Amino acid sequence: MENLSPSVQVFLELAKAQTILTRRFDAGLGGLGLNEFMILHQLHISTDETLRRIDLADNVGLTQSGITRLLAPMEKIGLVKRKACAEDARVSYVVLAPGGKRKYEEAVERAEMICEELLAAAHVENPEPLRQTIRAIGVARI
Amino acid sequence: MENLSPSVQVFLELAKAQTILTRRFDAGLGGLGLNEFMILHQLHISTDETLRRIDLADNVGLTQSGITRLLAPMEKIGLVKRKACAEDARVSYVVLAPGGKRKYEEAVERAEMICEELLAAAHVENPEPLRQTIRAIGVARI
DNA sequence: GCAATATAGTTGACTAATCAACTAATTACA
DNA sequence: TGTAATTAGTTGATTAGTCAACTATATTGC
Repeated sequence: MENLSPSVQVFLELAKAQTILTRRFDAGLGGLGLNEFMILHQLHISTDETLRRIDLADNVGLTQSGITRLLAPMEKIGLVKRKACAEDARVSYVVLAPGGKRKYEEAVERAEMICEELLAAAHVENPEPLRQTIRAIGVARI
Repeated sequence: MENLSPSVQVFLELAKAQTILTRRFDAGLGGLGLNEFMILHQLHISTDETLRRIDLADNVGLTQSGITRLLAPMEKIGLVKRKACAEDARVSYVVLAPGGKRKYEEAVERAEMICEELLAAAHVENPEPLRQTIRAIGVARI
């Protein structure tokens, strides 16, 4: 990759890696897409396993409309439920449903295996510094 | 993100960052998508600015059919051309067209700015170690 | 020299996700 | 208090990209 600054190169590498990883996860998570998994995870770690749609969007990095569209089928097959907000009628909460909890726990096992395997293959012994840097990039909206 | 190993967390952060970055690039590259930019870049750095479709797929991390579909409109608007291969009739080369070269050079400028800005906001002073690690992940197919 | 296998590429059917425009509810402030 | 601005969420139209199945050419091994 000549003629291109390391700054750009790092993002091209990132894009490539992510394209591959998304396919890998989509195929290996037992019928759950990577973004669906992230949604279930965000709900799992939330108090009351409940989140506003906009916070979900924010936490997984998708747009609000992406969230609406992703949640529709998940609601239909019983992974999440919808709950009204008493204080603010604009808000509709997303709640982790029992089916979603089960599916999440299954998927976590598979995800752990996939990730260990990938990091081992890439010879990454300690993922923590990598995580911190990528987190900083994901958080820094411009 | 409790209850989840750092190995999985790093990939979730990666997915989130990439979702955001893709939107940022798609919006800031002057009508060129991030994957289209990557294709032009791969052609730019190749000998004779020519690549087989399958090598392009490999280099940018997409599937062969994804490449076919991405190239179709790029061919139509004159960013790339198609060239037959004399030695192997199965192969059809992709060649960087003059229009693609121009567009690429424009896009590089914008990409440099976006990337510098993002890395600065994330307080990444030296992207090289990050690049190496991510490259390793992108290369390590399993 | 020819059947079996592998490789390059395309296509049909589908899913995921975007943007822009919209509704409806809430908040801010003159 | 009433109007303007903001916020939460959805929808129509569109694009990007997947997988599985297919065609056509090339390679391998008996």
